[in-house]
Amino acid sequence: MKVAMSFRDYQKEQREKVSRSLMDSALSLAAAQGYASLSLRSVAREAGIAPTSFYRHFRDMDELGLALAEQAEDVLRACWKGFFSKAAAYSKSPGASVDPAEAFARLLAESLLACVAENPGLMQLFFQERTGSSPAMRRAISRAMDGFTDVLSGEIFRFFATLGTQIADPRMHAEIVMAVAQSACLDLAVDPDAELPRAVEDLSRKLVHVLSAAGSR
Amino acid sequence: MKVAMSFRDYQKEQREKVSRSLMDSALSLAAAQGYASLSLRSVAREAGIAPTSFYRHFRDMDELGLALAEQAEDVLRACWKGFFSKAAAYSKSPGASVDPAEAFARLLAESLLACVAENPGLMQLFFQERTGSSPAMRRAISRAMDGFTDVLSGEIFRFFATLGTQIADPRMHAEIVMAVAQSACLDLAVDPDAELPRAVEDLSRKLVHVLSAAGSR
DNA sequence: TGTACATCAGTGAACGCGCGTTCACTGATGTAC
DNA sequence: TGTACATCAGTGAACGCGCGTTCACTGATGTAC
Repeated sequence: MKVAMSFRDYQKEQREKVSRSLMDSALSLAAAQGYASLSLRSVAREAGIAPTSFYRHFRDMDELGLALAEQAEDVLRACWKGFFSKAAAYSKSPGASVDPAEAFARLLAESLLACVAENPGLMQLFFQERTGSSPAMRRAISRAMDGFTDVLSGEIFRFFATLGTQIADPRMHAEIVMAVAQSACLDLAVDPDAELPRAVEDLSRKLVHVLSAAGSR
Repeated sequence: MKVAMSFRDYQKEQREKVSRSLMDSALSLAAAQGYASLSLRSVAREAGIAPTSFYRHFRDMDELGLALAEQAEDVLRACWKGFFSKAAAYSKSPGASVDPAEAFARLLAESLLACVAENPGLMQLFFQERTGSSPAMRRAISRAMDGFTDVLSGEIFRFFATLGTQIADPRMHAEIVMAVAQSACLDLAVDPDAELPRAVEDLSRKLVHVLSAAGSR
């Protein structure tokens, strides 16, 4: 049974809708003309509110940017989580015919690029602005990336250890993987004609290379 | 003996000086606040000329941007050239005690990062705007990067072939190297506290990993 | 030698525009008594 | 039940500012005759 909302709850809900609409508008404008050249007024216009109403939701554009970075982090975290559980499932009962490094690489490429294909604007923002013009945003994204790299290096170590291979420097492997993956993500996000399966295939092969090197030393 | 210049030659020289000063100003402003948020007026101001004089040198900011991309390409080409000749010298008389892949990787890391340390603004612009907001700039930089990747893959093939190792897919190796190198370049260019020797060491190790994998398969 | 004209980088005034921000206000609802 | 006050997202007018661009002009020099 649906309980009638109080006005305050309704108001809160509406507020959230408008906030999200502002974030979506910023995202779609940023995809077209770049994050750095967004203006408060253009975002408000796109979201269908008066410029002055913007301030009811964010102190300024920088705060909105940080909210977007956070959203990107959440999306990526969910993507990682899916990948990790698939990798764990595989390492418990490895397919006989597939090279472990290959399975790991393919799962990673698929998870990550699927996430990019679903949230191109958000992912482009995340990877692009890691070295972009807003210091606050750079810091936030770098911190997030560091976290992901940590987690990934742990996962790499665990995965290959389970399969009997000790990896000497998983952190370095993780960093290489992140660099290659980031490049693939940006290419996919930026190019409107890029094909997902092709991108997955390409990234997959590269990660196999990086990770088999891991196994073979 | 110095021949007295005609006024026209002198005028041409001055013109070039101002053009270069505009490019330098754009670069230093872009380093501080991002390329996308440059304005014609701020660049002219920084260069010490009236806003209207800008038009004597470039049609608009986009044209200036392309000139900067071209300059970056030239600088990088020179850097590549230095690296290639050192690599060729090594492959003719390899040091007995050093792993060839390691020598190759170290030379590459040193050349590239030295170039970044010397031209941080230019290199940041180049790598950052490959996926930035100006389509014209994106195209120009992507084309240049493709060229570098081609040349690098040829070089990788040749280097290891000379030393008796056939590499099946040098293009893929080159792409991985470029991705990892780009990430290192951006980190170095963006972070004012980064230390060059440390960055060289780190990139070097990663490239060794990528390239030994090359040799070992 | 003088005169008229061409070349060309640089300039200051002026234009209309979009920007971020402030302010006092509205109008719907809740709350205290 | 009525009344006075609080809360809060949204608003329109207004501000001063920096922007890109246009225009007609300057002033130093070269060139033709």
